[in-house]
Parts: sequence; structure tokens; C-alpha cells
Amino acid sequence: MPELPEVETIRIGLSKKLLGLTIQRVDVLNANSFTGVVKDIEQKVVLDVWRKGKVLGINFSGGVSLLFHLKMSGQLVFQKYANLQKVKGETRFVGGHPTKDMAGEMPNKSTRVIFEFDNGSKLFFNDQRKFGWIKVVLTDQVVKINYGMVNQLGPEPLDEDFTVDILKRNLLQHSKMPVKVALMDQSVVAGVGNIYANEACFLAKIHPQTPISKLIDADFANLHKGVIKSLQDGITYGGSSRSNYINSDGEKGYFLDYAFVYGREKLSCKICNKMIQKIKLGGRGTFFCLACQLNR
DNA sequence: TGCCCCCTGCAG
DNA sequence: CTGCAGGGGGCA
Repeated sequence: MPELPEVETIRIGLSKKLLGLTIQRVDVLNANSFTGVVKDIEQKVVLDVWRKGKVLGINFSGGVSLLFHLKMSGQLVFQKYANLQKVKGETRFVGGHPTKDMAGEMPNKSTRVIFEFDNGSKLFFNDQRKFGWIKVVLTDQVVKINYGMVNQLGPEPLDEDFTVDILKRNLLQHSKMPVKVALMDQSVVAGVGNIYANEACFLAKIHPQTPISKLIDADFANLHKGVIKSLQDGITYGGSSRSNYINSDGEKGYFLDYAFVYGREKLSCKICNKMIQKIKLGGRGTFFCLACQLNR
């Protein structure tokens, strides 16, 4: 999915657009994508758009909230009624900047849920692979139900109280695990997925396969910095669009242009010029530089 | 702690 | 055709 930077980019975009709007109706095109009663959020006003790890939340009036998990292929695309345009003779919505909008005509074959607001604007939940979900929950139950996740959600890496010690303690819960796999465990730190786990290991100069038990204190400090830096850079460049990630304006993100290792197998390392390697760890593509990243 | 699975589409 | 893809839950 979209990892933390992609979800944060969507959150920022939606926050600007949705606050104060009232949901007029909800159209669920794929029943498995939506849990809860549609009527519970109809006629409710958007009060807040927030994020926890990779979970996006919208709080409404009446003490009700929506939780979103985009998993691998989820998109949330907002299209303003005022942006109705003629394109090639067909009427369609254009969400953001007309030349940057990659979303195209909405809804499309991947659209699973449509939210329609009182001003005619629409929010489309598209999810090609149908792994994502939307849940209607009570706002005061969100924390209690662990943001809709089964496993415990770890600390927010961009919060000030995310310290080296906390990261170290959480990683040490998985002493035999390769460090890159452990970083992707949402109970260790919330929001890190495959792209940013690879990048964080590179920034920390640690081989992704290194077992947690072999890390020294300097490694934990470097991983802490690497996680934060990679995620912040991800947000700066609007996220990563490997295949189908787009933000709420239908725009791609450009972090992968700046990535050191992810998706760069057989290309040369931006630091030392040696060839980036690709292996599989925990069933996921894993990228690293043999020269820059130490395997203890 | 690892597999396998959910599902769709695309590259090789 | 096979394998692979920003995730994570269930099961042995």
C-alpha cells in the first residue's frame, strides 16, 4: 500500500477539501470493501481527517468515524463538481491540476465506494486488488478497536516521542528477524512498509538481512534516523508511485526518483557506484548496496 | 516465525 | 504462461 508518506499526502489533501462538507450519500459498489451501516454517516459533517500509521480516519459530527486502509492498491480521489470539464467530447470530472491529474474518468473499473457531498463533490475509493477496507466506527471506540487493525500498532515515527530507545526496545522483541522485516512489523513502528524499510536500512548503512540480535547501539540510532529521514523525504516528494499510487488530486508522487535502493536492482549505487542487489526477505523484494550496507 | 492467502493486472 | 506488486491476517 501506500505507506505512511503516501497516506499522509492523501490526508493533507483531503483535509483541505473535506472539512465542513456534509456527506449526502454513499454508494458501495463492492460490498467487501465496506463494513458498517451507510446510513450512519449520511448527512454527517466532516470534522477532522487524521492518520495513524497507514490507517486514514475521518471524524464526523454525531460521534461517528470512517477508517480507511488502502493496502496495496487503494486510492482516494477527490473530484470537485466545479471541475466538470469536456475532454475529447466526453464530460468528466477533473480533480486537481488538469495536466497533472492521472486519475482520469471517475468512477472507473476499480472504484469500490463513492462518497457524495452536499456541494456535489465526490470522493472515490478505488482499489484494484480489493485488499483495502473502509469501516464505520464510533469515534470514541477508534483507539479501543486498535484503529481497525488486528495486531497492535506501534509508535508514530514522526511524533516527537518516537525515540531511539523505543525503536530499540520494539526491535529487540524480534531478535532473530532480519532488520528490514522487523521494521515492517507495524507493532515495531507504525507506517513503515517495503519501500521505506529498504531506504531506512540504506540510510543506516545496515544490510537488510542483519538479525536484530547482531545490531549495536549505533545501528539503532542510525536506523532511527533512517526511518525518520526516509519517511520525511517520502512526504516531501509526495510519496512513491511504483504502479498505481496517486494522491487525492490524482497526482503521482516522485520519491522513487530520489530513492537510493528501492526498485534500483542492477542500477549503480548513487553513493559508491556499485551495483544494487535484489533478494527476497519475508517474501518481499529487498534492495541494498553490498558495499554501503554492512552485514554484521 | 514462516507460509499461504486475499485479488487484479502487468511485465517478462 | 509464471512471477511479481506500497499489506497484513490466519494458520501451522
